[in-house]
Amino acid sequence: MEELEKKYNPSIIEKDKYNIWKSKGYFTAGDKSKNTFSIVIPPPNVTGVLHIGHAYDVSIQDAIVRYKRMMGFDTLWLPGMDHAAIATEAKVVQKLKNQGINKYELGREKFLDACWDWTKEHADVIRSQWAALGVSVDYTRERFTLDEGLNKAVTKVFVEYYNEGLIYRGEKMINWDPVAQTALSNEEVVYSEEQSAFYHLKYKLEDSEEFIDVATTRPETLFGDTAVAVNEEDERYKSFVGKNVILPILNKPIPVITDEHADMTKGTGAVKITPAHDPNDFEVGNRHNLERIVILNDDATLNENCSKFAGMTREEARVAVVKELEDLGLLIKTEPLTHEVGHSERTGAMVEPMIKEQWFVDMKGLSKKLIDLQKSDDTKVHFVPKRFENNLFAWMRDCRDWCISRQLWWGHQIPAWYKDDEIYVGMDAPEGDGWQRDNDVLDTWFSSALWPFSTLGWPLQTDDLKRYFPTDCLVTGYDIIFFWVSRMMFQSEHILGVRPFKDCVIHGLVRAADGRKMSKSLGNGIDPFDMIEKYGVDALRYYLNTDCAFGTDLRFDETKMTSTWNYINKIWNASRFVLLNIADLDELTFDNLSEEDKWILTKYENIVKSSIAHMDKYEFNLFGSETYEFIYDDFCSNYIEFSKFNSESKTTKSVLCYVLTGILKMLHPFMPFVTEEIYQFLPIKDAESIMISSYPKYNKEYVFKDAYKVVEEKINFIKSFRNIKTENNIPKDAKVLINFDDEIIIKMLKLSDVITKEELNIKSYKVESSNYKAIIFYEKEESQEDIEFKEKQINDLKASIERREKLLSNENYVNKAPANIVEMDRKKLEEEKIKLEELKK
RNA sequence: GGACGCUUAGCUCAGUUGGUUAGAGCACCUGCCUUACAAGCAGGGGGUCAUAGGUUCGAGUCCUAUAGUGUCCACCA
Repeated sequence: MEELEKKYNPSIIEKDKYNIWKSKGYFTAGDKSKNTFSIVIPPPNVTGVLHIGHAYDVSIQDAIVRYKRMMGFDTLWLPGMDHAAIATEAKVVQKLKNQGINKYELGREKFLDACWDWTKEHADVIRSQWAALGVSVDYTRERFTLDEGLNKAVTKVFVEYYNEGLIYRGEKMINWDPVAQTALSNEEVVYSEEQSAFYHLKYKLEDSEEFIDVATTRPETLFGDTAVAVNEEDERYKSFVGKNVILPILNKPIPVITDEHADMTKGTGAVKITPAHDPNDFEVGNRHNLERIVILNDDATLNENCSKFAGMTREEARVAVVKELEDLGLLIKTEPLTHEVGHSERTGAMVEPMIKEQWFVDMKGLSKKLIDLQKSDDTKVHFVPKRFENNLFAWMRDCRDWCISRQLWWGHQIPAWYKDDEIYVGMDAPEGDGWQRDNDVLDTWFSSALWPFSTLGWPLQTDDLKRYFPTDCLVTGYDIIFFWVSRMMFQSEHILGVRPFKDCVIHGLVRAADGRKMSKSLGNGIDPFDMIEKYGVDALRYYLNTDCAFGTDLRFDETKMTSTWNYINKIWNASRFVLLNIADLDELTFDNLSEEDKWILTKYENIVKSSIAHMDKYEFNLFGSETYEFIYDDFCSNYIEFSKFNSESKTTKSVLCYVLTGILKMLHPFMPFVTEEIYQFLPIKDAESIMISSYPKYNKEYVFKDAYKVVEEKINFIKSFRNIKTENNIPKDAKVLINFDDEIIIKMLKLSDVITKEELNIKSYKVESSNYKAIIFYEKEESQEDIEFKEKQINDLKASIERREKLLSNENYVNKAPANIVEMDRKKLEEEKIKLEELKK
């Protein structure tokens, strides 16, 4: 017989298994005799390679999926990738730029070719990384957000929404990315703190030397000012209201108006109004019918409305304008200021509020429906942990209309055509000449919002759609609840009338060891594939899945990779021992079970039961700690040791085989490779691969409460005995007198010496439980340390006895606490009293 | 400004509906090469569970307040 290697060597055992599983079709769903379980992968962007966050995300899903498959479900895990409109386009633009090629010179068609090349290259890398991670996705159903089918879905949704009035085109103030030169949604803007300044400018009253001190952080936008606003209540400026002030540099009169936006407590209470370049000012401008003067080009340089500053970048212009104002004596003072500045999530460019004509989704009705559906168990998405539902609610309650058009090329082109003043929106181009298609594409999240059903074939009523939708679960990080989860929810609920998934498992971020976010610039990132190379993918997966409860951030700690490797090595070696001993086992038999057999079976069945409960509730960390304790302490440290004294028994061999098989199966969702490797060596197995074997079932027949208690006592006795020996530095060969003939205890403690009566008058140490008693004979001088230790023990015991006596004399406690708890306290008290007497001797 | 977390052993974290003397891994101390495993085995030390109140027979767990810390959202002339 082939044997397992002496040491667990992940790089050898991980080889080939994935390809075998895949080629055997284990990943492919479709067994109609079973109930379904379906889950779609959060499609990774084709912008790059997978990082530790992806590894975390897919490890969780693979554990769920493998578990469900073993539980007998027709399990579909649908894979795919996201074209990631702006993210990919930014990367391709950069790549071309490095080659000296400009996107606009290249032209749309050739640029898209470059994007497709990029996509194919990265998709291959991602697939090979999935393989390394062992994810059991159904490749026969793999999708890409720009697939023809998904394209149809996107177009259909757009057209339907348009016809329902849920999508509209309008001129509004949006976030503009001047590098990518596209509109962004609010969610694509990230804020970061920046050092800046608060500039106090003199806006002089017309024909007067009086002035208003206007404080601004953006002096360069003054060319677009069309008013100065003050609060109606503000005494300081009452005399100015209705008059004009002179806009510096341009020397143009603009009115002083009153508006609620001007806050008397902020700045100087007077605020310059630039309706074309500030969201609040835009509102003010609307209220007062102010002119909107656009002063920026699309690349955020100043335009012809800015006199001699035209052509400068924002940053250059700020310096130059301030200098000019200073020269003109119109700069009162400059105060340093740190404030939050919005940047484009993908290009990093400082976002510029601009008025542009864009497409929007009207969010009011959609968000209301989502909130309503969350009220009932049957229609809601169950968040795990629950608290993330609140985040979603908060966002949905006051979310603004969603800007979905992007001035990009890589993506789903908007199905709108224009001719003169006419707009046509439809699945195909309109008849007739002269129609010009909208050049813009959709926000990448518009297509990923349809992912749970577009991937299953919608709008066609495919078998897959009927069978696997709504999906059962979605796993993702809390950072994209707003981007994605919420949008999948309202899209699915509006279009198909149902939630897209029943459960939504939210995990946290993988942080660096120092607790900070992993980032390239900090150089504190961890490459999951480095970890796999060093410790094996099973160790990585197990660590990520069981380290912490979902929803909290995980601080990556490489020492935990080591300890996980140690754990797997332990399982490996225990398996090796079992396999060597059960090689000749041809069938399982449970005749004449010993107390120890009954004990481990009882423990095992309870673990099976509780593992199922934890897995069903996504409590992987609890699953991890319970199985760890069982495998390490109960199975390895105790049962395997016991079995060594009984190695010829077919029953014991059967128990070893039965329990080991169950252990492998329970761990398989987390450690697919090593469990498969060992499973293949089992003399008796129920499937050709552990992947398609069935998860252990709780078997009440093997629960033996009495035998369990007996063996627990033995183990505790053994432990106490060892403790006494070590604490007192008693040599191995000290003589021991015992009142029992339990073979297991005698062998575990190696108690073979005979005591003669003459020796009985030397110093002794007593170890005692209700059924077992041992007296260890060993003469030794009591050191100061020994005496102190004994004193401490006595004091601890006294305190504990006192506490319990007080408790038990409390009538309220005795009457109200559950009987078993009270009983246990009584028993403990008795034991403690006996022990105290012993110690006092 | 609003919301949501977190604070438990030296470090990283568990701790389910309130119920034994609060657990694990790593680190630390002592003793062992006991033929599955020295990346191991056996044993041990280490915590007034952030603070202050409250509810309860009983609180790490529930409630209130405070402090520290983190994240998200909004605002930021």
